Amino acid sequence: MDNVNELNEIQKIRLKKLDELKALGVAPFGKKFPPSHSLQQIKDNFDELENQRVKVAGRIMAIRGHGKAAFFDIQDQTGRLQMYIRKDGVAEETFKLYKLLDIGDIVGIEGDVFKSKKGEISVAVSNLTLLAKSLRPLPEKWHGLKDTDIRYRQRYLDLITNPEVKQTFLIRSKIISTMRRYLDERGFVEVETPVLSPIAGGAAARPFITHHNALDMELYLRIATELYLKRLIVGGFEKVYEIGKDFRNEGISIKHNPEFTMIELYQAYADYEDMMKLMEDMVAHIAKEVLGTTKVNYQGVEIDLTPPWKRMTMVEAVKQYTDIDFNLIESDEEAREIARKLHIEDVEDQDTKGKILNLIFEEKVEEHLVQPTFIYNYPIEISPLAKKIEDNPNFTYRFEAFITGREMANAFSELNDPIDQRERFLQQLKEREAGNEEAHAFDEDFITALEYGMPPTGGLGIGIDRLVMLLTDSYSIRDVILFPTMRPKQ
RNA sequence: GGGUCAUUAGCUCAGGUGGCAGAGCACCUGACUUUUAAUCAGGGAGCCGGAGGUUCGAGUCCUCCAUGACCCA
Repeated sequence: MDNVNELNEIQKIRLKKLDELKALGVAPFGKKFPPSHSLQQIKDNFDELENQRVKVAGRIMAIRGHGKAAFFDIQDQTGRLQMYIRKDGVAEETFKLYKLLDIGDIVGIEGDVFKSKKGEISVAVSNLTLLAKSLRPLPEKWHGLKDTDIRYRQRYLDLITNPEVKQTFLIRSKIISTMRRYLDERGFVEVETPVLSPIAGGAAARPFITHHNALDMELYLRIATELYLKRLIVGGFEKVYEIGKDFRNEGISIKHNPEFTMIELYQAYADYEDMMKLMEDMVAHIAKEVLGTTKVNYQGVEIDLTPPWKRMTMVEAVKQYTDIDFNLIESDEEAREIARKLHIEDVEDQDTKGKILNLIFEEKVEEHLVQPTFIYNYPIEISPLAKKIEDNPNFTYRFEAFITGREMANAFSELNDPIDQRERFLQQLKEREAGNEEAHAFDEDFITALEYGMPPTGGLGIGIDRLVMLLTDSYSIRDVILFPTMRPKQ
């Protein structure tokens, strides 16, 4: 509060109340106050607690004054509960203190549990302690806070005011802890790999660049954890996973935030079919643990996560939704011709058959994949880290999982042939030189690791934010990220 | 990056075709000792996102800028 003149009327009044509190000998910002019960516990155990003395704490959310008595609601992490204070039920100073309370203040209360005339479980206040005076007015009680700008920038106000927002983030926490437990129980080891690294590899994306002063070198924020995790498979870890932030220097949309949370996991001696089974089983398990069902409603559509999920190759999927059979297409030229007839926009003259297949898939098929579907066997050109299919070397053992028309996961039988890996990286370098800023970076050190020998490995990456969106029926990724990336005001 | 819409009191929102800035909640004063969106009476609260322009006169029309939301790339 730098300049009193810039404060609005309400703020000035609250500052004045601070002085009045001090005059009463009340500290406006109190000390610790351990509650005996959460507010929900009092509601759940009313029969045992009736007429018992309890200590509760929370933020005042509503006050209904009646002259020499008042009802007011306080809110803690578990919910809200009504308090009742009467002038002749408390010390004189306590009632004076109550008179100086505002909506938003945080209080500790000692009192007896009872049920009001109208049947509301309440606490009759005997002692009242001010724990924190609130110097700014809260958003309105009935409509809550709607302005998205304020909701994202001052998320605490969103959390105080809109209970469903808090619920979403509680579910997010449960999803991640359930995932950890699922993997830990199956022998996976959680590891941490660098966020700052000299090469941003493992995905096709533009990185954020930063600078390390002492080493005087450029570093990149990671765009994936893939190449470090596979080094750990070389090192003898057989089941590893990492849950953490990746950073991609790309646009912001309803599905994209520049920093987002991924899980990547790798299992030695396994392949992508094992990853499909693990994915569908784990997601169904999480839904059941967290929501109690594998049938979830997303934006009005019921999504059935019960395994097994539908499986189609990319070629089959394109054939089903466009009637085009890529098995019958001979040349890159022919593929480009077909794409142009379908009005696919990004077709470039040097695009190969596999790239065209993927473009058509993205534009014509993805949106139809509403129920959980594994699309497998991806073109080699867009899959430089996946093992190629023995009898069909233009394709790789790679799949992506789609739900609600959105990519949820990406997985391969990992490429463990260092000679092939070098060629793939070289191909990516050519693309980069041709102007594709998202082409994979060449990572010599990773190839060195492969040269020591990496067992055949299945790897899987799942976008946690998108999974949380699905399971919390959230329309925008910003609704599942506590503090989404925003441009600073002014 | 392009398009559409939004920005008015602390919050949620009204303000035809340009003519004195509005409501509900919140806040303040008074009444009220079982209310619950408490009620009743009275009151205060505004850089109308910012900067230019048109006009006798702009919250309203025009241009640019800022921030956000959505759609497209």
